Amino acid sequence: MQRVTIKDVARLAGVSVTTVSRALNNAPEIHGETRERVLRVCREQGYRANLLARSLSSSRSSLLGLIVPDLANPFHAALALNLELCAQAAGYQVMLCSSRPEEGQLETLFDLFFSQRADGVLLSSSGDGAYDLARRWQGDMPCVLLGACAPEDSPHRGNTVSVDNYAGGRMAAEYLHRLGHRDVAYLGLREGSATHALRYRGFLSAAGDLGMKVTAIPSPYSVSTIEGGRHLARGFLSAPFSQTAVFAVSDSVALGLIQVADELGVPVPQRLSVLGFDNIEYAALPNIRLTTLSQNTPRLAQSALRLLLELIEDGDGGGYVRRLITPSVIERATCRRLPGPANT
Amino acid sequence: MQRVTIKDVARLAGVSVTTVSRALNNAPEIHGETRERVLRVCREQGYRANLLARSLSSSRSSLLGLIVPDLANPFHAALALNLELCAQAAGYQVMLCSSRPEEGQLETLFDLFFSQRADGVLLSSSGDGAYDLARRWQGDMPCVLLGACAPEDSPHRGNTVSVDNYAGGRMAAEYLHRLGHRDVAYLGLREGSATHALRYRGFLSAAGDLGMKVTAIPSPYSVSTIEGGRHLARGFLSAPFSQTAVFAVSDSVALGLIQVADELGVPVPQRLSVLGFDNIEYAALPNIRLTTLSQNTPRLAQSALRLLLELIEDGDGGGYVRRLITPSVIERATCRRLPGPANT
DNA sequence: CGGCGGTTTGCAAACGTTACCAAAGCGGTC
DNA sequence: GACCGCTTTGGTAACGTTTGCAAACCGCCG
Repeated sequence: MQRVTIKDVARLAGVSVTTVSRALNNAPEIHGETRERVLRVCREQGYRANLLARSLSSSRSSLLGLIVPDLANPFHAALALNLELCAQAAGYQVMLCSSRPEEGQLETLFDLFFSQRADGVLLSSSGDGAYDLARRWQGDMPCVLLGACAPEDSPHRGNTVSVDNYAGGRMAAEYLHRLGHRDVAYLGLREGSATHALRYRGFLSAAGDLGMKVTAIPSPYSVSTIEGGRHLARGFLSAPFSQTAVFAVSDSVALGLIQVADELGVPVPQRLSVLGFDNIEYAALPNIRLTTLSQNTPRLAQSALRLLLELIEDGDGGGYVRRLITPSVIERATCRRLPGPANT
Repeated sequence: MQRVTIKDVARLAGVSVTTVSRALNNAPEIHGETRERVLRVCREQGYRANLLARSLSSSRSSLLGLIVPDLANPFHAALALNLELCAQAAGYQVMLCSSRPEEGQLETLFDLFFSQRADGVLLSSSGDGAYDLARRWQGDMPCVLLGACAPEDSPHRGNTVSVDNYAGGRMAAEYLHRLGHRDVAYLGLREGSATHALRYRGFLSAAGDLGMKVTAIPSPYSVSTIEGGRHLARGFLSAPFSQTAVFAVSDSVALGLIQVADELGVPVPQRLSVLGFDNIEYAALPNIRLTTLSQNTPRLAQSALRLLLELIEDGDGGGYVRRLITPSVIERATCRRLPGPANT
């Protein structure tokens, strides 16, 4: 398994290693003929540059680290895919790892990426812990947080690209109000996550403005799995309730809710309208058709990547950047217009 | 962004770089005290070894390449997750990339992994193209194919771990026969994939032995998305049909079929039993409860990883290894026992 | 005190690139 | 024919590790 190196090529082409290197990186200061000859030898010998050596020498790896909390979650899978596409287009390769629930795994991954001299790291997570981590490593590698929001009372403002959760919350309330709903529930309130806090505050604020009644239902369960949503829904639906609509913090929760509603004989949307958040692929399926707020994954990915590349190439500009992507309501079949006075 | 290197540590600890290296790789030939001192300095200075340099020098990277065709596919996502877990337990890190539909992407990824001097590559794919590729690279990096089967007429036998598709096909036929079905369809026959060919042949063989009538429905669509399954199902269900059961090549196809059946008013399983293959997470959901054959992802992952590590550590033993994992029938709600003579 | 194993250390050469700087080649001008 | 500027090439020192080999140290025996 002896591999052909740049030296072999140089010898066979009758030039110096420097010249080979130049031919490979198509530097301007090389004679056309020489380049051709060198490249031909490369092809003949099946030469592949050793990225390890290249990175070590040039101190840039063209590698980006990407950490997602859970590969099985379709929203994150879609995000990863989009990021991979954008990165590749920009000449970077993505190392994808999932942080999974294990404590300390996030730290391990940062460590790994750093040791590998990744040019930058994208961290997708909704937890606040990610924030501290990103700050700690910020000085060593450019980091962009995806989808996370700074806790408002944090002194730290990290480079962040996320959906505008506050606006999303408001939009949800406004949408339900427009359909005539006046008594609604917010399903899956989470402690310790600024992302969710913002979403909730936006919802509450708009609902208040519009004179709607809001019941918040906190979740002790995971809010990113259908199973968690089912648990939550069982609690909510098994007692009598007055609400005509539910805003769920995620599509997963919404899907769980719909399933339980189905089992308990609560017709959706006739008795209860359901509005989700994320617009995961499964939400569009013909026998689900969940009305939801779309995060617009491609835009999110593109924006995050662009920011990261700026940081890498232009250096840390000192301040921090935060980009918000406005979500949009995707109307499908799980929200119903209530009869009554015309609502614009 | 000046990083602390092994030299800095050596200087600060008053020893040579060799000694630091030994302390870090806890070599046996080092004095306990010295090691402590060195490690303390490392901690104080926040030293992180440069994996690039380490790999370059030691010519092993502890990196494994993993290629999956599609991250959005839950089966592959689950597989990736399991592999990541196993690999990490064995001290390897996984670089996950999706080959996506693009032509040439597979080649690009192999190239990338090679350039990065990955210690080995895991390739998950059901297409035959993967086979040639694995063969071409086999000499340069240990490769294990996951889930793919050699085309039977290929002279090449690559290192492979896959579900026993032939046995799976047989089990499917036997299971349906046991429930009393005698007139069945095989939905989603694929050209150019040995995996699917084997599955089909197994099904056909057992069905033949048991005297069942089989109608094969070839698929011009993708067989790994629900959407593809829907297209296929529409073709099948819109004309009158005599079959009482369908064996779908994948859960995705089965899910698509069930949806269309629902839309067209064909009750499942009363009028039509549906049997899937893969046991993806969504198949278990309470309002789906798809009866299916399980690929047993964790076993698959573990087995593949063990094989790859053997190849890496003990070298290519000359011959090729093929491991088959027997699938198992997961009984849920979409297959019905037909009334009639008792069938064992 | 010389010598002898065994443990612990250090020197220096890899590993395969890139990058800086000097030098060679080559027309053309004065 | 010396000199100049431009293009093209090569030599060599990095980059941050590991590794083989030689040297230093240490306690002990004869």
